[in-house]
Amino acid sequence: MDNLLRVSCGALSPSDAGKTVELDGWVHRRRDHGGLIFIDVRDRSGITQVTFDPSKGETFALAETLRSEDVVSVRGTVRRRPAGTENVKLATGEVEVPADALEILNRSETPPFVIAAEEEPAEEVRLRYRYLDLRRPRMQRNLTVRHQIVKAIRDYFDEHDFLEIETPNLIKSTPEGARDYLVPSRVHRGSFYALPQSPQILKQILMIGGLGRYMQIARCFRDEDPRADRQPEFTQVDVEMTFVRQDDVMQMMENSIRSVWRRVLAEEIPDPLPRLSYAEAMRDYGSDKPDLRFDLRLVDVADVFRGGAFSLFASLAESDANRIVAIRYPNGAALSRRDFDGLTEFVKSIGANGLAYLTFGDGMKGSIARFVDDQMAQRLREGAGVEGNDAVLFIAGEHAIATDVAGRLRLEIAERLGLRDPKRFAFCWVSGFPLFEKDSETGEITFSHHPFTAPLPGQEALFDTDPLAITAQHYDLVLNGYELGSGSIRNHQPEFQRKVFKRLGLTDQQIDDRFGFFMEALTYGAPPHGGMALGIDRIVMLACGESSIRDVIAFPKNQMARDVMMDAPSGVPDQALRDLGLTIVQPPAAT
RNA sequence: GGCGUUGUAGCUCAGUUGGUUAGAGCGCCGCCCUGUCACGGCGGAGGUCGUGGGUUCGAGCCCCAUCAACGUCGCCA
Repeated sequence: MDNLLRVSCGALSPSDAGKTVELDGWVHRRRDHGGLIFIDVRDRSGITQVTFDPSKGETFALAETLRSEDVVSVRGTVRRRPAGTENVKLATGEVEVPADALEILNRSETPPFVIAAEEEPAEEVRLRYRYLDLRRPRMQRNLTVRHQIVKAIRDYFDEHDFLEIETPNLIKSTPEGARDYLVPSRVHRGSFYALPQSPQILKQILMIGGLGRYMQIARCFRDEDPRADRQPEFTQVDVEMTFVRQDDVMQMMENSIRSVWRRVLAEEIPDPLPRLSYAEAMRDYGSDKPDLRFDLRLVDVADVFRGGAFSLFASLAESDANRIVAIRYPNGAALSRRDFDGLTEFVKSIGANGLAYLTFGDGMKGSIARFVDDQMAQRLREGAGVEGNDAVLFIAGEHAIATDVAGRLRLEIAERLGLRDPKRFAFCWVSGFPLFEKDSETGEITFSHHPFTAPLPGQEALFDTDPLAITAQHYDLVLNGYELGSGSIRNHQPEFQRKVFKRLGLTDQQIDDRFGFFMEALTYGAPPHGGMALGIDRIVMLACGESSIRDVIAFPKNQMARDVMMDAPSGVPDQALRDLGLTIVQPPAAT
């Protein structure tokens, strides 16, 4: 008893032989040979094999009753496994613990799926029994990586003189943008708190409060439909700094990510990270969050078709409002007619009118080959960088649509060619976004990202003449085609901030109702400031090679924003509604 | 709200042109087994084929509706 050690299941090695230990964990697998029973005992650290011998009468009898996921405490003296019975596949495979005593701490029902199995249960089942899903090595690893990343982020910012400051979750609704989650007030019947979509205004006020460098691992809430990379509540590393320029913030954030990759993944990322302008990103990749793990750039070829025999493209080429884009499909000459039909269907489903293509294998073929003479063919080959047996796909149409479709087609090609390797990481910055954009429905001017973003210095004059031409001091960090987050230099002068709000169509009255406290704060010596927020869930997802952020969140919501384990949201007792002064109005029956 | 994919045993899936009693692997239960590690052997239980309607002599399969999960568009200051 003197040398009894409580040990982790993944920690034992031959050097522990001779130690008497207590091993606590779950029954991972059981191999009952009748006269000898092997139990793999599992905890977060790993697995250790425990053996039960019939000579230990009562203990052996008890071991015969063990089943998957029973919780056990085993006592025994670690020993090397007999020669020839080591398991090289197991970290602890050179040793085992012959049990002297067994205590069954708890029994388990037969689990709905096998924790030890290779095959993955449907997500529906995993989320329903999340506590069992969390026992699987993959989830344990993902949550471990998540912890390490968050810790690396905190360490980095701590080392750079940032203060982590908590901001409240019960705050004032600031209309515009995503839908707020609202929390009814009992004390103030009929009034509501909003949960923060981000701590944006609060962190700016911290800067006005003179805190200098702020960071927070902040929970954010947006009442919008979830996606594989979006949850109604999510976590971001939120950062704000005073007396900084755009490059200062970008450098700080870039280095924080560099530090995370170094500390957690032991990987060096490029220094500096590539930087693209918004215009370049749209032109070359058809996206403001380009996946740079592969090249396959979009190439403008309107010039080649202008005045040519292919009348559809020739006429589109006459106007700058249109775009004709070529994308190389490496070795695409080997594709079948059916493959091209599939690609055509794909681009049609996302808004294109059709897909033209040429193949350059053994002579030139393809849907528009008869309209393309030798000289055009040569220009297309050179423009698109064709080599060997490539195909070239063409998307043509209204500029924004053609760009968007071509950008997605680029991703589709890469997907088919296996170029989107989850083990590779291609970061880039995208900046130079327009400050405003036109709302596609109302035609009115709205902000591209948020109304606190400052324009580039010297562009204030465009405010009244050509607001859509103003460039924002805004920057996005992109990884593998995902937006990790965005930041900007903020407006710190109250007059200018008011001007922006008015440009967006708000009256003085509306500005004061919604942002009065903030506008007032700006008048008391607000320093120049800027910052950024990065989505932790997406960072962890990509670092783990996962394709859904649900796999790196312990208790995620499903696509209907439900927690299927606890069955939330759910109704509340009538008394609770009465306390809050709320009445539920049933929606009219559909007709 | 639109589009797409999926829905068959506890889990993962197969199920041909519409045709007898719907199958497999894993898991589960029982018996046997002293060196396995995805232990092995023998036997067994387990199904409203998501739900409702229709076509048909006959539907897991065809048609209509509907529900759910996932993906995506809308949406995401």
